[in-house]
Amino acid sequence: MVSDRGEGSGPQEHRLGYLLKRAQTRFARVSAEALAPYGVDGHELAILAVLAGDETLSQIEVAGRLGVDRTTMVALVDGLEDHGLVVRRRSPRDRRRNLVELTPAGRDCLEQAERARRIAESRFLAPLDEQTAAALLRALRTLVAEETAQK
Amino acid sequence: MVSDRGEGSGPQEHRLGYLLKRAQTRFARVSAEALAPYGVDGHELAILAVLAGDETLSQIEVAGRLGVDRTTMVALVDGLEDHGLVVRRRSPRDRRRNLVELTPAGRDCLEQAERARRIAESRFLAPLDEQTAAALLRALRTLVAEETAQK
DNA sequence: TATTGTTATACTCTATAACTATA
DNA sequence: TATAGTTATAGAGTATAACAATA
Repeated sequence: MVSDRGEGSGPQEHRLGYLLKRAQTRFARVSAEALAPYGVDGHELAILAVLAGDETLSQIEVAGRLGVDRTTMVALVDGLEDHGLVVRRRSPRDRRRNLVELTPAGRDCLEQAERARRIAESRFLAPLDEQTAAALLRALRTLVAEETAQK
Repeated sequence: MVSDRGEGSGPQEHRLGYLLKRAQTRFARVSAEALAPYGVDGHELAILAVLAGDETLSQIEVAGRLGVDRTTMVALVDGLEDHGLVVRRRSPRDRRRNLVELTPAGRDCLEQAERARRIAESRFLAPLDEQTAAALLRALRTLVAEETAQK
């Protein structure tokens, strides 16, 4: 595991892998705490956000937009449906497809949880000044975009 | 999972959690590929690097410096020992402690793998100009330091 | 034949508890 | 009583293959 330590800065802080892992782990915890009151985690919230768009999407379309595969999608939608945040409906035009739609409760949840997420994010980034935070996000976007570009 | 997608940029690229996860996952893959020829992974290489310092360290001391807990440490040292890169030796002064030391092979491996790691890191950061890459590392260091500061 | 949703399985990581030997 | 090392176990997360229904 990557435990917290009482010691000062470790000797690994020049390693990109170490820094990315730590930052990711820590933000995941902060984010989970912020979203817990709303009964969703980051993955589920991202799904709700995608579903809030104009088009009605099938499971595999949602999966595609989030970079999640369809087998993982099943359990995620199961959870959201169990909590009454989305409903599944067979597409009349292609009966292989499950259309996924937000319920009113899902829309409420999305609004509140999104606000919580934004607050958690700014709080996490608070130790950075505004330009630095923006530069961080821009740099990460560039690196992540590079990934898809190479495919 | 977080699969690669053929599509252009997804709708999630404004989310810090998404960006950190992606960046971390992608760098982990790049790093693993770069280190594979040397028979170590990132964790193991970090241990070798720590052991290259002046003091002779026990398992728990190594674990402390890397932010890994002692139960995880056992298997990591097992692996390194199996590959002949380190040796364990009981501390004569406190027979509870296992001192871990680099073998000559371990020192060789460290040198070569460290070089590969540095190259992989610069290659990963290549899409960023130098200042941006430096700013990214600085920002991550700040955020990660914040974590230990709060403990 | 290919695609969508689904299930099952396996494999990696990590977290926790408990045991031993030493102090 | 506490600490270092170890082992075992359980829980996430994820990757893969295979199946049924549909195209």
